[in-house]
Amino acid sequence: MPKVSDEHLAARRRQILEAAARCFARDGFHRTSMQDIVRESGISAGLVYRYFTGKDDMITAIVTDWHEQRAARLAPDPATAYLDLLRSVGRDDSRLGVQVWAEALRSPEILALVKAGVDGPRAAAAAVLGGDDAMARVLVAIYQGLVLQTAWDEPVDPATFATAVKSLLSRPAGPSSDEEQP
Amino acid sequence: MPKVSDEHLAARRRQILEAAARCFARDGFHRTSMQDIVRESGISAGLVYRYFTGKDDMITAIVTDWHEQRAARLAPDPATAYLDLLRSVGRDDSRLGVQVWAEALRSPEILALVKAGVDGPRAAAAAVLGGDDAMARVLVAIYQGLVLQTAWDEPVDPATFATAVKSLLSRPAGPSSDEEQP
Amino acid sequence: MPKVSDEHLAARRRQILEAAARCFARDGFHRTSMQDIVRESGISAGLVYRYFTGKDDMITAIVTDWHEQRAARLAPDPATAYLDLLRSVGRDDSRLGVQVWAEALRSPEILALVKAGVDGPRAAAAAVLGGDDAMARVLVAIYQGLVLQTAWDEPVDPATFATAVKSLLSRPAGPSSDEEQP
Amino acid sequence: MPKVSDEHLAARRRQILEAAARCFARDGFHRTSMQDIVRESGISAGLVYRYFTGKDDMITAIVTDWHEQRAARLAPDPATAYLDLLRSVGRDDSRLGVQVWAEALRSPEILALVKAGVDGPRAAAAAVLGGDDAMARVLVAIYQGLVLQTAWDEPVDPATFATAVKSLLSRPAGPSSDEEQP
DNA sequence: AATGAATGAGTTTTCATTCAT
DNA sequence: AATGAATGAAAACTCATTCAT
Repeated sequence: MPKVSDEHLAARRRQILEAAARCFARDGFHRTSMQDIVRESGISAGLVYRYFTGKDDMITAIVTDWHEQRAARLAPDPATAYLDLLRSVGRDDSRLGVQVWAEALRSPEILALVKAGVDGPRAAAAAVLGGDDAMARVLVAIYQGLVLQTAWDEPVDPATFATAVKSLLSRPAGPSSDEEQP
Repeated sequence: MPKVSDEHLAARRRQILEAAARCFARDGFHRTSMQDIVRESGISAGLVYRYFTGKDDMITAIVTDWHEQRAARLAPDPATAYLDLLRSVGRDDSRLGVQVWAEALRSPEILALVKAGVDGPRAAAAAVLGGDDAMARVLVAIYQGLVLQTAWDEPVDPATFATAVKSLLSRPAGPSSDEEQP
Repeated sequence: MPKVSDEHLAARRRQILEAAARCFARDGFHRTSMQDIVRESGISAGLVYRYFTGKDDMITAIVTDWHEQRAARLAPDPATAYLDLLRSVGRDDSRLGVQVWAEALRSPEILALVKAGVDGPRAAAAAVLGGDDAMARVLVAIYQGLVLQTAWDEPVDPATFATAVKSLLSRPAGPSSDEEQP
Repeated sequence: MPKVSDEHLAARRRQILEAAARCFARDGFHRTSMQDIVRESGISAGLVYRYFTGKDDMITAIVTDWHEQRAARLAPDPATAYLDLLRSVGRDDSRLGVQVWAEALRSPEILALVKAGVDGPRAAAAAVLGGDDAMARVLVAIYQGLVLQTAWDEPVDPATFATAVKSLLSRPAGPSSDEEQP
């Protein structure tokens, strides 16, 4: 097949990436062999390497694509966006996400990608919160924890979780009392 | 050949486990070879297998030990314990923790361990919160997110983070307004 | 699709062969991939296989062509031809030559080609030397050694080398003394 | 098997190297797979890599060992040594040698080794020849050419060849005539 | 109890070659 | 005639695990 259309190329790329993402979410990066991806994608080993230089490259591509898509979804209104984000957390994405977190500890490139994906939202949150960076980090942490619990198949309902978060955030920011809650 | 004292056995075991934990925190489970652990521990390959049936067994042992130690530290007063826990989050432990999270997706046994490690504290929190399980999950999520951010070498200061959490929690639980904060 | 002129075919063939020879001289046969030749020649992979059945075929073609060209150059006067041949030894040709020598050990076909390329000149030399076949082999060996040393980028000057050979050969063939020179 | 004797280690090493040399002489470096060497040596793949970092390392070791052995044999009397060297040329060594020559074009390390193996003898020859470096190169070339012809299974008899060389060298070094011999 | 030499299945990756267009 | 996407069989190399000593 000589010089194939760009759509074809893009479709192939997607085909590989989606197969890989399925494998990664299911088995993790390191328990997924290239052969697994080859099988799952239905594409020959040789061809996979025309699209990606190796497994790391595929991880990078998945993370990049994923952040692009989320950025597109996250845009409109910062006020409701956060709770919507919490509500949108799903199992498969979360599983993949947790794998990526671990991988970020090994790969500076992936770490940079995930940090970049988080920095934007956090800065936006900090702005809304009047520059309270620490509180912005707490919001991010809540999201991350939800992702983790979802990945683990905990009986978390994102909607219920989001409601709890909402009630927490909507309390009047009164004078901080010394009474601590566990 | 001569049987050896229980102290000796326990010390050997600890020697291996500590070496393994160092390797795992540094390189992740799958990038750590048994040879790495053998080198780091100074114990021969053959002997390692008399203490553990394999790498997975070592991971399990590390997670178990870790949770036991944390449980011991976490015991006394639930009210201050949570914020103290946040303040105690450290980089190396966090790195290991994130690796374990990912591994839990693969191994039901490890998943059970980490869930068990989290269930106790969450139930305690829920009790203090008057049975608000969703809010207890939010508290757990905050802790998990902090661990993740710490593992990533984000410029998070656990103490500052804890203070932000404290201020959030100590707001009077007024009538939930509709105003959402991002 | 339209048949093409013989000149076109020959030019294509030459284009491929010259690219291949450059690659082979630079990297050796086995470190040169077909993709390298495709890149270097600017001709598509598929088309290369319409001119040659494979890599081995290209090696054979190169060796054949090379010997034909040398035979053309070597023709006229046997007396001066040998020293001229020595003087004409060049680095790139030598590198390719040494690769071919090694390949001849694997491929009977190539071995036959290189032997054939050497047999003619050796027979001619033997004739001039009054049938002294062993001495003819020595002359051939001298040439081969020069090629090797040139391929290795040794500081050999073919002209100086040729002069030394000339002085050696022009000694009167006196009664063989027992005195050996190392 | 814990901590095995040095003799055992050396024997293993030799076992691998000899198997490899056989393969290389027969098939060339690049047509010899590690699997071939594993099979031929009767040693497992993993163990081979405890002795050598890869194929290149084995080539280097073979060349080094070979030069050491030849140096040991070449020592005594420079006057007769050269002709003895010619007479000692054998087929298998020659085949291996030609492969090494080709490999030297690719690997600076191997090139350095073969050059070093030739420089000593050539310098010695030049000394005997009153500093005539070009003539020393000619003597080296004669040897190299004989090796090549032997590797090719040409009907060369080293002894006859050596005799021809002897007669050539033992001619009185008369005033160089202009008469060229082919 | 302790060693570390030895195994071999499994991994990633390359590359000559084919063939639909 | 010409293209280059696609294949899949090797290749080099690693590593958890075993077992003779």
